[in-house]
Amino acid sequence: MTPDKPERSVRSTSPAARNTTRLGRPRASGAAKDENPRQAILVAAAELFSRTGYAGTSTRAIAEQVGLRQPSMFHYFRTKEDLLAELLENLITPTTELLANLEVLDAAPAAKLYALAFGDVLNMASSDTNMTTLQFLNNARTERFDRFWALRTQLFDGYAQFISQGLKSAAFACRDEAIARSVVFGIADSVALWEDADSFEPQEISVEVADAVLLFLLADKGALEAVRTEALALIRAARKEEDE
Amino acid sequence: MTPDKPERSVRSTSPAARNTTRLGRPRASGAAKDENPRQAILVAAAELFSRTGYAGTSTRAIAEQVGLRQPSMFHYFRTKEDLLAELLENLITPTTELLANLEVLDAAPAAKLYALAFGDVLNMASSDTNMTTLQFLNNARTERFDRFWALRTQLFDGYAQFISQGLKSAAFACRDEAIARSVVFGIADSVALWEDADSFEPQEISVEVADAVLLFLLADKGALEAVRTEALALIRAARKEEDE
DNA sequence: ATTATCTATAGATCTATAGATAATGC
DNA sequence: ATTATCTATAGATCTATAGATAATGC
Repeated sequence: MTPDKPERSVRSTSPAARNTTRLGRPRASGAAKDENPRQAILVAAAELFSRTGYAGTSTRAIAEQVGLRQPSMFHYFRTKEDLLAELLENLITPTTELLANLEVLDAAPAAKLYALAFGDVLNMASSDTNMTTLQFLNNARTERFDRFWALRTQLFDGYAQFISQGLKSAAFACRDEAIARSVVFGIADSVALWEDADSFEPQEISVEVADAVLLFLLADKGALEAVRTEALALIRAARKEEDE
Repeated sequence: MTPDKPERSVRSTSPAARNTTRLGRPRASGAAKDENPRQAILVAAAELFSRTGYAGTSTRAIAEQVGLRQPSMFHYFRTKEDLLAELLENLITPTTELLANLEVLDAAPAAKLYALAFGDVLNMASSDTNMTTLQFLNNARTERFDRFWALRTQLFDGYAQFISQGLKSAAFACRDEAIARSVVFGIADSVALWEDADSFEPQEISVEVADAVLLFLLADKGALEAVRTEALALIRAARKEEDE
């Protein structure tokens, strides 16, 4: 079985087999690649990593999914590890930006926490790959991942800060703050474990999960609706902040 | 660098190098193995899989962790895939057994749901490895995993059943039952995403997470304490059921 | 000169099988 | 005869580099 070669007319072994329509550039005709091979590689890698795992995905599989030969991938990424690191950073960045915008807004901690959880979940649920669980691999512990882990810590600290403020103002109540932090962070990320996330609207999922976070913490559970309304307004405000 | 050979005196290349103290059996002196190599292999594999991923863990790494040479592992497991399948089944089985016991007990659905979530979390939090996220790999989609997936479906259906009963009796309230099911299942499994689970007592984690599940669903949030008390009694009853 | 691709390949794995060896239990 | 281990190895990968080739842009 001969491999499915992208055409590269000049080097073709049989000159008779040459394609008469000479292409301007020796570019493979991969479906997903189009104008930006680098981006296409990221997309393909995200999908393959999340389905088959990091070590279980070969650079060959990634390259060929975008219509390139295996070594050509290394023109865009120095190593396979670089690919994973960049994907993890891309996944978390929108949420850390949301956090930064929320921090400077003037609002109740409960609303800020709701907004953060909502945005976090929305970001994950809107992606059609599921990279979240890959961050726990030992593969993601080398120096190349320092930047990612710094972002991740920032995010955790953001959750912790809003929780702490809510406890101080007595809007929240819990038995043990340290555990509550992990419960909240865990619930927010739990969409990563859904097998049927595509069956629902990302917006709907985000509301439900953010509701769950707040119901866990609110001293007065009846305040949920008001908090949610305030939070969704905050999200819009944070988006505006971003545009400037 | 010569490999760290377990002694196997007779086949030793240099007879002069022979150990004078002949061992009764040609058994390697691996630390973890002791009396039950099969069990030791399972433990080692669970730890390595959860740290480095399935494809990222070699059969050599597993075998040598228990003091065996790589091919000796295949005396106990026909394939590497068999190892993963058995680990996943072992992880989920105690929880499906709890479910079966809860189903026949006479109690409020809220208490049964609490008990199920509590036991589920306790089971995961008590294990010192984290296999939960591995089930989502494509590796775990072959026929060998049918039994595991049947158990997993059983468990999801158990959660669904208790939720449905609670809604019928108006103990629970939610906007959309299908989403609520996934939220609940996700929260229960979310301990798999904790990076600092060892910092807390498994019992404490389980209470907090089961609380979060019930706070999400209860129509009257004030009923939580009573539900928790009833649930912990149920767990004891279910354990008794099991002993018979 | 730079960018994007390819073929070829070095060198390092990795899983599983074959077949030898030794101890144990009948 | 069965069980548990080993060494050796086949055959299939896998990542990354080297070096050729062609188009583009100065």
